This record gives sequence, C-alpha cells and structure tokens, in this order.
Amino acid sequence: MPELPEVETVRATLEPVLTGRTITHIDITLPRLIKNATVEAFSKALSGCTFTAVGRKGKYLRLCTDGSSDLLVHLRMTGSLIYDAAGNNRPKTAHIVFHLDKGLLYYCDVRTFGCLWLAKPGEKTGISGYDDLGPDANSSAVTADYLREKMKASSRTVKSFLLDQTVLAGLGNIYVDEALFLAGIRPSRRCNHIGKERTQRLAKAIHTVLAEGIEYGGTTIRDFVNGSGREGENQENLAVYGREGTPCKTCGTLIKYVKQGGRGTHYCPHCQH
DNA sequence: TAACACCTGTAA
DNA sequence: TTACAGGTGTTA
Repeated sequence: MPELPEVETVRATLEPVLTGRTITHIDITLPRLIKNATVEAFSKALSGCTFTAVGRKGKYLRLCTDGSSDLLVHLRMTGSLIYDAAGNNRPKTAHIVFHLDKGLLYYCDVRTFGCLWLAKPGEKTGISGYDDLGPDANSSAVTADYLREKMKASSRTVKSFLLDQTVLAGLGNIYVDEALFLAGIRPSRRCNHIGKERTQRLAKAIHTVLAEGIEYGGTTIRDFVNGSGREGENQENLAVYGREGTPCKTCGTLIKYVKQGGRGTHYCPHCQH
C-alpha cells in the first residue's frame, strides 16, 4: 500500500492528534505483528508513555514517546494507523488497539504483513532495514549527482535500483513507474547505460512525483487511508501506473504492462527509452 | 536475479 | 479457479 507520500500523509495526519496523548493500555490480538518484543514487554514499555512527535524515515513511521522506547511501524502492503477520537469505531481489521487518555489508535492490516517494533531513542536502533535506509527520496540529498555516482557503478535495471531502499528510501512500485515515465526512461534500462542528462531528468522526476503525491494526500488504489481513515486523491494524477491498455497522456500510444523483477511494471513504449 | 514466502481480498 | 495487489526478507 504505502510509499513515501502515503506514509508522510499518515504522519502528517497523526502528529497533531497524537502529540500529548498518553497510552493507558494496549490490546493485542495478533502478537506476531510485533517483531522485537513479547506482547508483555511491548505493553510494559509503552503503557504510561506520552507521544511527543510522529516522524518518518522512508516508509517507516516513528511514534516518539517520552519513555524508554519509541514505537516504530512499517505498514507494508495493507497496514494503516488510524486515530479515533471518539473511540467507538473499531475497524474489523484492527489487530492492535492503543487505548489513550483520549481516544483510540488502531493498527489495522488486512494482509497482516505489517511490522511493529520497540525502538530505543537515537539514530541506530539495531533494526535491520531501518538502520540501512538511504536518504529520503524526496530530500535534498537526492540530487542528480548522487544518483549519477551510484548509477555509473551499477548494471542493475533502473527500476530495481530505484526500489532499493538502501539507495534511496521511500520509492515503491507506483512512484517508480511514475518517475520513470516523467523522466522518459524505460524501467528495464540498465543504470550504467543512462547518461548525465537523463539522470538529471530522473532526479527531478522523483522529486516531482513525490511532491505531487504528498500534495494530493497519497494514492488510494484499494486500501490506503490516512491517520483519519480518509483516502488519498493522487490516483487521479497517475500517468502510467494501473493505466495499461489506455492511451498515454502525452502521445496516445497504449500503456504497456510487463512483469519485471516480479513487479507489475507500466510504461509508455513511445515516450520511454 | 528470480522465485518464494508471508496473508487476505477481489477481480478476471 | 487463478492471478494479482502501494513490500521486503530469505532462499535457490
């Protein structure tokens, strides 16, 4: 479900309502979602803690507390975190319920791929995947020069390169396909065969599609909702993702769908080379 | 680098 | 009935 713009939308909707709220107790009906603590340790570490901020790194949410541990969350495919001020609207798929001094925070997940961890405050958490993240894909660290250095040395396809969270954090299947369309680059192209000018276009395209995704509150194809339970609007703006068989918005050629590296991949055979 | 695994729901 | 889905970690 969620890539950087979706996770950022969740962060932005949760931070104002969660900051200052205190966890009284936690109901856990699916313990395996908690990856680095027992149910008992998890509940004990967080109960009584007050949320101080909601952060994001790549596709990870970090709910900071005034206690000895922060709560780290990855939504994977279908996870969602929803704040319910009235506390009377528990979704069927809520597997973990944080009871707060005012309202409830639900962790919901249809496919139950999501992950929750206790994280010690500070940069390094010991959680692999999180500690290894590259710079945020929408940050100023992701420049044409940064990409160029990495791409020159890589014979991978540009799609698999951009999906690698250790290279840059936050891109997923939708925004990679969209960025490559904007940059006019085929997903199957090898990184080291892409020149300087096209790399510049790619860097710019990544920032453009992510900024637009955030501006429109994320992309809802099926499941995505923000921290208030509302869907995004960015699906209206997609140029290629999910548009296979329909005309390219630029040239009218039909958008193609192929499997690449196990992922559904969408591109315009006329505009992208 | 590709297949498979983790799961459930929906659409073809 | 089968294929597929905003992700990622492990295995051949």
